[in-house]
Amino acid sequence: MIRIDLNAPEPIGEQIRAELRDAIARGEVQPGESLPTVRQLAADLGINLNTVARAYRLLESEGLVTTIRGRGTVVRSARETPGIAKRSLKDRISRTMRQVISDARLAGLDRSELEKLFAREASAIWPEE
Amino acid sequence: MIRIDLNAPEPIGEQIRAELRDAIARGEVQPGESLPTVRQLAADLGINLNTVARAYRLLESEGLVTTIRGRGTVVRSARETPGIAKRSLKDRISRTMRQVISDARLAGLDRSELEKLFAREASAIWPEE
DNA sequence: CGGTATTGTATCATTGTATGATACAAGACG
DNA sequence: CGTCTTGTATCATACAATGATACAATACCG
Repeated sequence: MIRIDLNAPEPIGEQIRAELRDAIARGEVQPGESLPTVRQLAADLGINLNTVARAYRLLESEGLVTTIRGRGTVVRSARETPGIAKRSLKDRISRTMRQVISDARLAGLDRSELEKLFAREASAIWPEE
Repeated sequence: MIRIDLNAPEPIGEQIRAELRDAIARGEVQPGESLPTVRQLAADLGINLNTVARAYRLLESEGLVTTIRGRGTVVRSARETPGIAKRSLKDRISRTMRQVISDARLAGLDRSELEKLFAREASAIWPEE
């Protein structure tokens, strides 16, 4: 379902969270569908079940999923998830965007390459437009 | 010179590194110019000098600056900094871009808002185009 | 119902990373 | 030289991340 990199500097719990957020935003898992069980995903990734469980709880605290013990973890529908503090969130997004662009520049990408990359990923998120 | 957030989840050392990378990419510090001394920047930010020194060493290992004890830390010129492993770097950039877009979508931004944000930040990095 | 399998949770231990306090070393400069 | 400025090394500490294990709630089946 997702892939993580055990050697990356980012903690694997954060990687799981980010990947699942992304999968949900893309609609790869639809509202109402279940995520894998913590044991299942942990086994797939070769890590501890608690690490997965913690990632699921973070997603729940963001309002993206609902977890019930014994049943599992289910993706919530979009309109059930009210936007949080939009102001600071937008600041955070700006900062991350700024830095990924800097990174790209330093890595030697030119502007048109990056624009293509951006357009491709944006289309994956907003396929209708 | 830069600003950091002591309460953010990202380690302050990483914040310093990211902010300085960004400042260098934007040309806010030109090649040949010095960064603040580790003591100076540490005092400005109210943190330990070692944390700054470690960030400087990371930048040096990326090839962005040159450090000489007793003299200071100087920004290298762009053509002195050969691109590293471009393949995996581009993958990393793609992944980060993908996730910042997902975040934005989940935060309730629409596509045109994000495109404007992207265009604005990209223009700050490639002002000539 | 009652038992058992399935699912998430809580607790505790361990490991590694980030940060800081302090002492050291190399270059600059008079 | 001497000493000031600059980065570096070493060591200690705090905290975060991960994992091992035991627990609790729900589902399911006889």
